[in-house]
Amino acid sequence: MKSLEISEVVKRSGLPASTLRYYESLGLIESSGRRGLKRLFNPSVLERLDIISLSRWAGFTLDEIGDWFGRDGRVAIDKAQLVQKADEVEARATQMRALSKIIRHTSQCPEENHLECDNFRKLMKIARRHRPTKEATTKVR
Amino acid sequence: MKSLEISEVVKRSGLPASTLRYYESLGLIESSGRRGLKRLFNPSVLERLDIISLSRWAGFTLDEIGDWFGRDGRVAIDKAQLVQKADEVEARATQMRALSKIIRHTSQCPEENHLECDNFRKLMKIARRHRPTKEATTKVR
DNA sequence: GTGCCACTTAAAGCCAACTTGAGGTCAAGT
DNA sequence: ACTTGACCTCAAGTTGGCTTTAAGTGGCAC
Repeated sequence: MKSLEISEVVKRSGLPASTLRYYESLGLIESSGRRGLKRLFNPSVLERLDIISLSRWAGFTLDEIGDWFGRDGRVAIDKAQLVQKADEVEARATQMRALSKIIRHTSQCPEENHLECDNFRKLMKIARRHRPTKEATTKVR
Repeated sequence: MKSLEISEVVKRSGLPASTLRYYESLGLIESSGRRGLKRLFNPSVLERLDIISLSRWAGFTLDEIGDWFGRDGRVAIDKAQLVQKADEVEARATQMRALSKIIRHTSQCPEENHLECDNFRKLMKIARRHRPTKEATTKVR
């Protein structure tokens, strides 16, 4: 299995080298060795970076994501915990769709003040029902 | 229209007073006056806070949200911009659902290493297709 | 062997979105 | 008149997720 230099991983993953080093420092990825000082990466790192990016995008913290990866390079996370996460993400997706509807409606509503539009209020109510009660959510960028 | 003290707004909105003051400092909400030093709020602030919380949750920045509210207390945002936002949010919802599926699958896949599971790879591919190309996303909490 | 240049490190800096803390104010109850 | 306690302001601190910077290193082409 060919090793990749960091520049190659940068090119293929789209992530800057600083981020890769940062992720490594957190234990989210690992380099397979060094040539001189230079890190070498196993190509499988690319798949892992995909999972990380996607999960970050969905609102998981690096901390949470880190928990998923065992020492041996396998995805190791408790089944029940995974199912719960899946539910969480799905609920979030549902709410996003509600918001999208609210926004789309807002763009077309003739009512001059949207707060006075019944349809708008109704959508808000639906969205509110799906709102996290406490502080379930995380950060994304 | 009865004015609300900040404690009342805290109770009804679920947001801490510090956040309300912070939002006011950013111009996202406004107090209708003072009794002594104490801020008084128009009850309509609650609806606005709902919109703000929901939008924050969906990934909009306070900056973006701030743009939606005109000086006169009405929601004033460009139609085309709104439609675009709705599309963005919807795309995000779609992707979230894909991720949810990936996670759920991961929880059930017999494959010991998920990276080697075809189904998993397939889902990843779908999710990747919906990934933002550049840096479209924001922060949430 | 000498220079180049892609890499390295550690530490500091940055941004959004708040929160915390210190010290001050005021209306209301006793 | 005085205490209480809910509110106030302003500045500084916090967190997550990086990026930037300064100074160093080492493989490779010449």
